[in-house]
Amino acid sequence: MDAQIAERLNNHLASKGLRRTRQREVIVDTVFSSDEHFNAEELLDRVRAVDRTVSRATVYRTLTLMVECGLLRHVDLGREQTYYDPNFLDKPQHNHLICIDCDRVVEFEDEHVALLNDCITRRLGFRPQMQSMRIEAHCDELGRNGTCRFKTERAAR
Amino acid sequence: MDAQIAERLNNHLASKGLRRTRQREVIVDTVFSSDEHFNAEELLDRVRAVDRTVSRATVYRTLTLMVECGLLRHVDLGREQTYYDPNFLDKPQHNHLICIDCDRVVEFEDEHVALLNDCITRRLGFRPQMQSMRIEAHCDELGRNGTCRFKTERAAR
DNA sequence: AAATCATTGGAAAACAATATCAAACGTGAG
DNA sequence: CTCACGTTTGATATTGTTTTCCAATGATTT
Repeated sequence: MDAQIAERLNNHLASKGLRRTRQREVIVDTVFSSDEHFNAEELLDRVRAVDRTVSRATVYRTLTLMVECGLLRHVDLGREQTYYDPNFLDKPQHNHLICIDCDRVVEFEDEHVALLNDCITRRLGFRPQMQSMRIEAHCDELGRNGTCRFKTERAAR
Repeated sequence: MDAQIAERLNNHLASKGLRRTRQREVIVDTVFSSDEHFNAEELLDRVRAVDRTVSRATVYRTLTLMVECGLLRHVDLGREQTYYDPNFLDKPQHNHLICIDCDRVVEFEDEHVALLNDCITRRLGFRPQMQSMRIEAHCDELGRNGTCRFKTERAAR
């Protein structure tokens, strides 16, 4: 487990009087073994491939902990389940474009989004914290193949 | 029912070979009797205050129809149920700021958001369709009163 | 070793949303 | 008007996600 991740996790557990356990370590390691977005059930499958005894409840509980301590973020992909984004630690902020035609998710960086966010937030009398911009757009390649469905891409800058 | 709304609904029903029914009219009227965001269960309550025989299934089915024909939009308020926004027909595009402290939702208009959206979308090689910017921010008036919870405000321009 | 408290897995519950289906309804043809 | 047909409905069952419950287990402190 990456040192920065371990530290953040440890701090959070300590501050709440919680313990480091084998299950929590397996789950955190599994989360960061990929940078794809995922939902709880997908993660459960991945975790169980490593340790089949880990329960569904523990996965859900650990996800909550990870969001609390900033190791994960919810990401709005316009689907009904809750999706998580493990791919933002130590990286510039990114946002997501979702293709209406093929469901691809493209991560993109654009510094103007954050600037605009701060400007609008202050104008409305609030203190900036976080923004997310979700773009829905067409690639006009309807059903071009089955494999891009739900796949994430990262845009070159 | 507003003429523009009726026309759009009729066109959609006709194009799918569907019928205008008492239930669908009650539901559509109820949706537009307020400009608040709502979820399906809240709408069901409001509809049943008018006509207690309307079923949950019909409400869900009619919401789907209304989204299909552009009378409603999903809105991402960061809650787990699906929320709908009835407040965008014939109006400039707006986006939402959600207060982390008191859960208020502030609708705001800003023309730069749409410009930025188009610019980013084209840069990534997609054809623009729709964008939503969700801002989460602090009002620093934690729990200042119970009444602002989940209430929507509209920002002056 | 005992007391205390966190943690776990599994089952059950809660919840939103969808699917199923027989009965009721509306429409157009005759 | 009546019939035949397809649509619509409400009720219920079902699905799928997420949360809660609980007794058993495990870790830590004294």
